[in-house]
Amino acid sequence: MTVTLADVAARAQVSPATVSRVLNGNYPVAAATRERVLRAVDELDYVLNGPASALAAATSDLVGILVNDIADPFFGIMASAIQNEIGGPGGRAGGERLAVVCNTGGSPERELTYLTLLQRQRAAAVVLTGGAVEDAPHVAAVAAKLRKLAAAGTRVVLCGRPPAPDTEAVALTFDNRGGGRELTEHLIGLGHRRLGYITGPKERTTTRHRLEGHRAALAAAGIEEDPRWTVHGGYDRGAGHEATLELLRRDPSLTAVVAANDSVALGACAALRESGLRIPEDVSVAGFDDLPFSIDAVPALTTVRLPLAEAGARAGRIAMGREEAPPDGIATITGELTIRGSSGPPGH
Amino acid sequence: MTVTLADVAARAQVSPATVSRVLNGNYPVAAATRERVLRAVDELDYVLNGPASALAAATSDLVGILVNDIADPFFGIMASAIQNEIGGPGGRAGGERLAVVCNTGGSPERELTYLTLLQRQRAAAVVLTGGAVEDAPHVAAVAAKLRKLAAAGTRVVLCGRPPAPDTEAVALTFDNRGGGRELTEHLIGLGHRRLGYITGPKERTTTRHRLEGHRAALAAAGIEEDPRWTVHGGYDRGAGHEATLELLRRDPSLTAVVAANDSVALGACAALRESGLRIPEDVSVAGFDDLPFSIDAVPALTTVRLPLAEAGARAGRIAMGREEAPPDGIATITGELTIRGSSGPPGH
DNA sequence: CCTCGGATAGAAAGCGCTTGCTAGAGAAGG
DNA sequence: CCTTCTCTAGCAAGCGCTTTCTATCCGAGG
Repeated sequence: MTVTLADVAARAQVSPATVSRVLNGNYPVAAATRERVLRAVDELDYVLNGPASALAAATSDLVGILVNDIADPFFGIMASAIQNEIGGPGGRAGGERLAVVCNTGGSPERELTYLTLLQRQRAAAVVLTGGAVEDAPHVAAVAAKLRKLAAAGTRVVLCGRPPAPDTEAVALTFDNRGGGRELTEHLIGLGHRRLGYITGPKERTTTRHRLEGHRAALAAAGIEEDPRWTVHGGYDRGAGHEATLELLRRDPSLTAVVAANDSVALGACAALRESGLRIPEDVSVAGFDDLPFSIDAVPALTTVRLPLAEAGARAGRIAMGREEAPPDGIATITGELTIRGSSGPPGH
Repeated sequence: MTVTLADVAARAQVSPATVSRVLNGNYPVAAATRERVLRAVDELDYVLNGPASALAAATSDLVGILVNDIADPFFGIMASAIQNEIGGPGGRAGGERLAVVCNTGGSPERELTYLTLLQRQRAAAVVLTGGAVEDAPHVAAVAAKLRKLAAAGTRVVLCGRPPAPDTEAVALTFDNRGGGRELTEHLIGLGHRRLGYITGPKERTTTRHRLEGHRAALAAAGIEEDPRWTVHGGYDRGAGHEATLELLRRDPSLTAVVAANDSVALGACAALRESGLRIPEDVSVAGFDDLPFSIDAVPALTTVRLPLAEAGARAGRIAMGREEAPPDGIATITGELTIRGSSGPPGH
């Protein structure tokens, strides 16, 4: 039926051990023998049995990448960069590793299940991207899993996610708080005093940090925040659209809307326009992330640029052991305030 | 070190065979015994060894999803839908399958390598998404691989990709030609006679089909196409931006620009605006796919809506054998012309 | 009371590959 | 010319799980 190592060995007139060694290239094999084996492999069209190999060697070449939403370019861009460094086919690295992107949909259960699945596959490494859910039991459960994975020799890297305490996981964290603060400071600097804020999904670290940054900026400027100015939403444009309508209903005198991310900001722009408001003359809008489409919005979006691809690449290299982990296993990556047309002085 | 089936068996005072049966649930086990085993599993925190299981059972629960560009929502949306049906954690289906998204970057070699990797892992199913490269040797190589995969029991489904001849692969194809034609007919109907076209990457089926549809519409309307009106590009906004500038340079009298997809269209809009042209008063723009951000463009993009999520879901179900394949293994999925603000009558 | 059949559980033979150890063959050294 | 290495290649023992075949235990039927 299927061709096995033994078949190749028979054809090349060598032992299975030799074939294995030729294929793995980690043991001296005479050139002539190697040649013969390779020819046999080719002639028989042999394909290694991954599971058998993984079982015998007690390692696999699977690398897991967990993302919250695969349809969101925020994750797509990171995943792409990670995968590139992981050394999948054509990637920068040599080995042929299978990078598997797992879509958790932001659900804690799915996240946990995927981690178990990866543990089951004896994954070589796991990269968790994006914000984490803050529910205490879940945080503990994830930490426990990560510890187990690490114990089994799986390298764990967090990319754009806060550190996991009591864990060997390396963390590359985005400075969401700082970015949020800068953004709002910029708006305040333009003269805004009444700013609406649309958050991401509740219970997410990213959501909380960006909001905290926003509030820190307000506090620093001595602006007292009105509770009506904050609306909880999600990370998609629809959420931004609805939330903006709600904000306008609550306080039509707002002169700026800060969104949890660019997609939300886009939805906000749409809602504002539908309401007959001009951007930025009547209301300024700001996003976060600087995804590719943000520059094409009209007006172009003021936002905080996050080096998604760079962070992903670095995470990938660390996961493969090709780059040293940052001191203490934690590195903070800062965003860059990017001012464009969607923000301007209020009320003119 | 790691807990094995045997450990669990010892703890539960049964044979390894019984534990395996409890875990797989495909053989009668007395309730009391099952109970005992489950408790042992829990107490020892046992995690099945995937490779060992796959080796012994000669099957795995891996499902591969090949995409051309994971950072592009076009693929993200499909992948997400597929994964949901595949029955990954939390998905609709029961089993816990590991859906792995592989990013080929549009490269034929990577595509082939990933297929080999999946074959190596004895994947349960493989879904290939998006347009294919048309290079003859590569098409043959892929077909050969797909045949081999099918022979090994792997179900193969193509989603948004033309059928692979001489293959058992089920194909859900998008009617790119028809969509392209409708779109251009719409523009011609508005009165446009000089239409620029920005293609996707060369040698891709999607690129060719959309362009063919466009030309068919021109021909049907008796419009003779000027070679200068076609610029070859890519699928990202940058390509659209550049290509549009080039189109304007070649023939400033164009009254409409048809783009290979929405991202390209967005880039085109930006370029037009920079050139001081209004949309749609001076130049109409049309995209393709109707990605989420297209409705938020200003003006909102006229495009062809492709039911990405639906198609993905269906592909996923077929891959899992939960839905019957279409007759002859081929189904054509049509897009829906979606007219919005970016297209209007020329020259007013 | 004995036999037979249905339900459960166990024994054991692999699944295809890796790798520690051993063996043979020349090359080099004494 | 024999011993001692250095190279290569083979042997064989698993890796941890699944599954066929067999054994055992009971209650039912004769």
